[in-house]
Amino acid sequence: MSDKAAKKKQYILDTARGVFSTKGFKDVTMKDIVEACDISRGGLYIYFSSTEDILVELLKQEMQETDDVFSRNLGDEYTAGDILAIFLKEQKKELLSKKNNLSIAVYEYLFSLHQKGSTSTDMKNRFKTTVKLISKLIDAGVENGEFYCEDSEGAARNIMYVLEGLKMAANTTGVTEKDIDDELLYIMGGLIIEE
Amino acid sequence: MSDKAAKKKQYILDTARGVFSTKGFKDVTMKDIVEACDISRGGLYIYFSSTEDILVELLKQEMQETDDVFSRNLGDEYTAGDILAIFLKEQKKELLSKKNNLSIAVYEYLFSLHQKGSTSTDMKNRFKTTVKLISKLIDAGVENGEFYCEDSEGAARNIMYVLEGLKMAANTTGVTEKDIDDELLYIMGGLIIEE
Amino acid sequence: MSDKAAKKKQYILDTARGVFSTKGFKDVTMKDIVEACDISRGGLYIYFSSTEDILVELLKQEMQETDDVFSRNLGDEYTAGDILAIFLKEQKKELLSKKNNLSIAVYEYLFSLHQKGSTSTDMKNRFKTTVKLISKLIDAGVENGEFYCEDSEGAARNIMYVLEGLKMAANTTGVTEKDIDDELLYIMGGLIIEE
Amino acid sequence: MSDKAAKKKQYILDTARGVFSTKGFKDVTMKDIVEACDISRGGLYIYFSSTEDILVELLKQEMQETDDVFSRNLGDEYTAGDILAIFLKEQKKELLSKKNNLSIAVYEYLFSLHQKGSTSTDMKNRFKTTVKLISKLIDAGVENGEFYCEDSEGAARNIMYVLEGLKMAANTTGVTEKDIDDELLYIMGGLIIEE
DNA sequence: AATGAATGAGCCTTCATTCAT
DNA sequence: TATGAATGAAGGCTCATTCAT
Repeated sequence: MSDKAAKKKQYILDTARGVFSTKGFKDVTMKDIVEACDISRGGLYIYFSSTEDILVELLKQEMQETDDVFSRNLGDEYTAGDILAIFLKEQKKELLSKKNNLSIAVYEYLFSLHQKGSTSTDMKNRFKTTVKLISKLIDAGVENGEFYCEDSEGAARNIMYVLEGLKMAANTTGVTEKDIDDELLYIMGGLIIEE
Repeated sequence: MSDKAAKKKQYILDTARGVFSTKGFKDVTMKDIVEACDISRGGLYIYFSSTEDILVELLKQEMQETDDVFSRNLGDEYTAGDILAIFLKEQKKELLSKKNNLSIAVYEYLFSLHQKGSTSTDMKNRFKTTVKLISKLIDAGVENGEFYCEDSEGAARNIMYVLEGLKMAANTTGVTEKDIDDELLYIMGGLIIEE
Repeated sequence: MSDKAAKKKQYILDTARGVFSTKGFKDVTMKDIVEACDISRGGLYIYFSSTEDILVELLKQEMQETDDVFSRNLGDEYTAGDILAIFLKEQKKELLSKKNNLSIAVYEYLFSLHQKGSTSTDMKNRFKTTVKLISKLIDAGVENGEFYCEDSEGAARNIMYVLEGLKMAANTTGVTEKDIDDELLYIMGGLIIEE
Repeated sequence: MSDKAAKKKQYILDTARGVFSTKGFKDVTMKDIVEACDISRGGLYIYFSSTEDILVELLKQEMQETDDVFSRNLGDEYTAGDILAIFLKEQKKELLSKKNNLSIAVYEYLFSLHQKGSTSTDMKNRFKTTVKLISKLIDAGVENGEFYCEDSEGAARNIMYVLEGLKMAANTTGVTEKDIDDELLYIMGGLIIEE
């Protein structure tokens, strides 16, 4: 039965993703989930006790998947530049995706945490970790002559902030593919050696 | 009488700012405003018909004020570098301010607009306008030898995205003064001539 | 000034008639009247203290006018048959009129009186009076050989009930001009001598 | 469970009938129903989403019942005259009943439909159908020598309008049993052969 | 007389959450 | 486990009515 239960839980999560993607976080009610999943009100409470509960679980899975993607590409076959390019391409894809995009829900959720005073250490660490990762990539790139950079950590942080900025724009005023390309080119331009 | 009414309207706006600053946008109810203002339910509806109505009015004022600040400093006494510095300082202040900070409310509001499909042309224009302004500042700086820059518009856009990214971080994971300073220094570093 | 006041009162009544005609009685609020008249809330209360107040006043005027129409035609120049025909024509016109038709409002008002237990003696008398009037007309018609009728009061009452029935139909399911004509012909057919 | 739900729904309908009977349609609020049924606000909304919803359901049942009564008496044992008499007796009973009488509510509801422009085809058809039915009864009566009538459809329509007129009177100025008897006798007098 | 801001009551509707089955 | 009826709190909105000006 626990197997069946796990499947149902996953089914709820998958369905809920669509709801969060459409309505963000704060507008989503347990009723929304119940209706989307076509299960009973009581049935949902067996697995999750609130929309926050559901979103958090969803994010855990999401992060795991992202990490997987990253590590999958960390082999010897790719140069630092390649990996950075893959990473940015991935980000671009996410920026342009409309469906199943949790970003607004995540922001709304993080806002609510921030307002309650509970800093999401998870997210903070995630940011730092990614900065480190990129910074190391840049270092590697400098080593093998792909890049020129005197402050790899600064550059990495800059990339992350720009990506955040783009994400916000994508979810508020909207961005075109060209907007993203221009900006990414601008950042990379600072790294690549021009003679 | 219209004078009195205008004062009351402003009083409501000022009070509502505090509420939005504390609770964001989506969590704010008309009841919240009513209680914060200590007026009757019906009384509030005389002036505003929804929380959106209030926030939008508030933003109009906000923008006006920001514009004023900008234009006030556009004299001959300041160099391009000075003005850019003032601008960034202002941004930094806002990033660090906790009280009466509408940024989360604004984001939540823009999210909701974006989800409804109504792109906020106002905000879009605002972004573009500010990019133009900064870009011109940079051009001026290049002219007078303060800056070195080959793509002033790209640089301006970059500054804006970074500021957006910082704002997001400030409202989710939180940023320290050092975080901001580091980042702003990094950006400016790309402009300032180093020999 | 009392002259001016009377004019304003009449203005309100005339405007309110349109409102009652459109919305009936129960749905009409003081606010509706205020807005239709484009006067202040307080201003309205100087003249009328409730929508019932307004409607009752309106009905008084209405009845007066109807009576006037009736008596105007009661001369020697018309035969009983003529007058009855004029009366029915008037009724028909009212049945078909869409604008400024108070009938629904009146019904709703009478319903509310009836539910409160206060029988509208006015209306009751009006019904009786009209029955008498028609009955006398029929008698006169019998006398001068226009009509044949053994129970003039019964016939008069029958006419009135049928008219009521038509009015109801007109305000619920709707009636066509033919519907009315057919029915009136049917009634009159019972009076007119056929050989 | 659905059985239990059906019972509750019927309980609400039965209770609501009393409320509509007392207050008509427009004055009835969901709160009234909730209190009469002694259930929670939310509980009512499970079964009905508006007072209109409830009244319509109630009318459906009402019509069904009326139809049943009619068809139950359509056997060979009764003559056309008998059936017409039964029908009129039933109408008389309804005209005199004070309790559980939905007529005012129905009128108010039909008014509101009419004002909204949505002609109630149901009611229109009902009227026509009943006219047809009565007309056929009269035809049968003529055939077997009970009645004398040259325009059975006209007579039937006349009966219906008179009944409508009586119903209106009953709900506004009020009618006595004698009023009804007199009028019904008058109508039937036109049909019955007098020698 | 007239205005219109202000109040507060009243109704509507939606949900989170519980609980008997 | 799963269902879905039931509750009650919460917030939205509209008006009748009053009152200072």
